[in-house]
Amino acid sequence: MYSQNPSTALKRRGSETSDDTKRPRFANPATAHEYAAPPDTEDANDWSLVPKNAFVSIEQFHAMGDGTGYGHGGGNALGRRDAVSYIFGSHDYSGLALKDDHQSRPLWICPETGVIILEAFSPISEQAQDFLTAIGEPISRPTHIHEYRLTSYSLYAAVSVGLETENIIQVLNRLSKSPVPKAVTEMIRQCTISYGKVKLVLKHNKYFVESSHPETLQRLLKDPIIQQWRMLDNGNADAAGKGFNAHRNMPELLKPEVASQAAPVAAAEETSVDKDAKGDGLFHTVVTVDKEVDEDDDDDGDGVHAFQIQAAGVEEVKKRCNVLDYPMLEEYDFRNDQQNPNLDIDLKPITAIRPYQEKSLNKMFGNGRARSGIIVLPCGAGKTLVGITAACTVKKSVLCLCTSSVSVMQWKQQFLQWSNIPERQVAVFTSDQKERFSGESGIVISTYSMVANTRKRSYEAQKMMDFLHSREWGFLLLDEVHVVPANMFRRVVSSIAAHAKLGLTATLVREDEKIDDLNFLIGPKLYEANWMDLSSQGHIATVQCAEVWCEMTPEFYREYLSETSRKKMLLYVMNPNKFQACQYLIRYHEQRGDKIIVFADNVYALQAYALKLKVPFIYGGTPQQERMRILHQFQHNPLLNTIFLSKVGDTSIDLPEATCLIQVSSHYGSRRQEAQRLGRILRAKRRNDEGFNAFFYSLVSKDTQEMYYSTKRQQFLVDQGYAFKVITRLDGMDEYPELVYRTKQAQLELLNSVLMASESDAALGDATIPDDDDLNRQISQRRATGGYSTGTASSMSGAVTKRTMASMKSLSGADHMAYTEYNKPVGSKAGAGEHHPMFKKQWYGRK
DNA sequence: CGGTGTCCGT
DNA sequence: ACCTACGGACACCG
Repeated sequence: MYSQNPSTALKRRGSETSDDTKRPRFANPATAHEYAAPPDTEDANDWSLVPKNAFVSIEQFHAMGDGTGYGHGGGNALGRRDAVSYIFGSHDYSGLALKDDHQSRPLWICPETGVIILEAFSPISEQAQDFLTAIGEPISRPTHIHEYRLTSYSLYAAVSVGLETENIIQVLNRLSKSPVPKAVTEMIRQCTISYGKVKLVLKHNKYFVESSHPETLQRLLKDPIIQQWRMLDNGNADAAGKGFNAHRNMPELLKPEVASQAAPVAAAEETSVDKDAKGDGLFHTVVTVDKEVDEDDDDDGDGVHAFQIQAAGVEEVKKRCNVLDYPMLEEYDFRNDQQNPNLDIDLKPITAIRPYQEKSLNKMFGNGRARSGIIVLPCGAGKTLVGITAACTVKKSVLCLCTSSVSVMQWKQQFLQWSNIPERQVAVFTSDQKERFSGESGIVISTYSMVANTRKRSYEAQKMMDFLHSREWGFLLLDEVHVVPANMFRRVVSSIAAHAKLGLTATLVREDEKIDDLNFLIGPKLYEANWMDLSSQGHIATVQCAEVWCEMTPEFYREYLSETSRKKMLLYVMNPNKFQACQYLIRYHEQRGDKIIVFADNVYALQAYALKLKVPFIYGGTPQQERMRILHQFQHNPLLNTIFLSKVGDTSIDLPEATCLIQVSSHYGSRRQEAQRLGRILRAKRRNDEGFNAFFYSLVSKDTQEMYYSTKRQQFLVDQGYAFKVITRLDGMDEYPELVYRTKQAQLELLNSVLMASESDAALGDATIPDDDDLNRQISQRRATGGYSTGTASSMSGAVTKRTMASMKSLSGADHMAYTEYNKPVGSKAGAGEHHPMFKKQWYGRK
């Protein structure tokens, strides 16, 4: 189960051992002595934790980037906070008994919290990582030290992919430097012993709770909530449940071409583990687990018992079972399902599956059935192909749900591209396209809002919905599964009768608390890729991340301190120094031959930046045709290397490849947005060029709320092992010839227009509402001056209307009247001092 | 048909 | 608790 590519393992080890042997345990030797505070500080946001050499100039930043990846082997990879030290806090564990050979064992287990710490530089860390991701939740995985936590859900997932209680404890014990604490083994026992005993089975459009342990069912039925959903009108539930589990051949997992590399699972993995873990024998117990799973199924021979529950109660019963510590496994024995017609679908022979895709699929189909659950892969790592391969394995009707109609079309296109499914069997169901597949089985691709919609439906839509509800689906494929816990979207899970569910996402995070609901809505997390590993293996690009600190100009900062929070935002986004930094970075990277995407969440700022810097932009109001034109130019025209995007770029738009990304404004502390944006540069084709790096910048106005949000936003990526450099100086910016807002006068005019805009909703609205003409004009202007190719100039130019003039005026801030008015220090209680005491207390103070 | 506006969702 | 930006579904209009 823990196969690794031996060559990559060797390569990595080779690059790290040389300096790792001398490395102090929890700190990078290059930086450890430079910590301004001892590393056991509890406050993770404390800025004193930033190693001093993390403050770099742009030149240093690029010098570091060249040739050395961050993830592995690089010497400067410490992030903003030491990911591990804060966990130990003020505790002292030096009294823990160490095993004699502790140096060769890579794990520490905290006896109080159960947090597991892995030395990622250990020679067996790859296998240990695989084991830990199977049994625990990764908390953070920076370069040298990884952190995991055991939860009931993660242990549930471990059982559902075939691990067993005693194996888990045994392996953990072998890997640990000190004996596994009793509390931890007890937790593992308690959480795993009952798992897998209860199954949820769909048959003839009816749901059964099934178990080979009658006493367990009795116990569940004593629960009032479960009782409430029980259907009493079936006398032969037991018979129905039986027979469904009849066969268990060693599965021929994927199609032959794939299977030749991949399956049979156990065989392939045993050999690679043997190669990999030479002699240390740590993993033999785990490796044999797959065989034991089969024995486990022999329970079925004792007779399966079941009771039926109402379809409407499925979600609640599943949730309740989790609370009662009897989580229900959902498995689909698709090979022996005679009720639902097969779908004739196979991968095309030329379709190649990458090792990690295969690995994730093995978790899903490991015992010959389809387990419901979630697979987490970074953007650009081929999630779609994983979904399609799964569909080709199940070979039953598929319902595939996406967040937008653009991705609906993409999924359809990919199904046709990778598999041999004929087009007439792939039906698209959106507001403007309502198809049905021909034949008795097929694929329907739709959107969440289409299927979750509870309002009045159009006639065609209602007919289609009736069809979707009337039949059993073999496979429910949920793209961007992190949206499913939302109140409306989660309905689809219970309203669609599906045997197996697979959720795909790159970022299994939400800023609310609903993410855990996926455990009973869909199933456990079956697989989560390590971004750093994928990038070191060349599957996704290596990214250098940097946060650029831009001083607020005194004038902007004075207003900032006195304004209400909504206006504050505009002020720190429009900070002239940030403006200049953005301009500088664009030019810097255009000269390097990069393709640059600039994200600005705020539409006013987006337009102001794009118009000032004469770069095309796309936002919600940009018509579809226009979007396509700009994106096409960006992709193919060597003279257009930068575009500005609003939030539209976060989802749904099929962005061309970029190699550099700059954020000027973002949505508060959204980790998902940050990760999704970074994902936009992971596909870069040049990623395999020697020493190639993609770049990801966040421009942050110093001493503002942005600093706080920025730290929050980065958390997901930091947990994935990305290190953020802080850049405080952009060399040579002052000599930059066409720097915008260089004079005080220009800056004050900008300030004035910002204050105007934020003062009147009308002004904001005016700027927000359509400026397509502005855009057209910008593009055609630049074309006319030789900026872009002239191919489609006529089609892109638009008339300059009065309305355009008005909004241009509001953007340019040329209204002198307003300027004198707002420039008075109205209500400014605090000076423009750089570190106002209130401010410091609010954003830097410890709690 | 294609554009526009409303409503509701994330 | 509230805000922004945005997308999708659907009804209506010319």
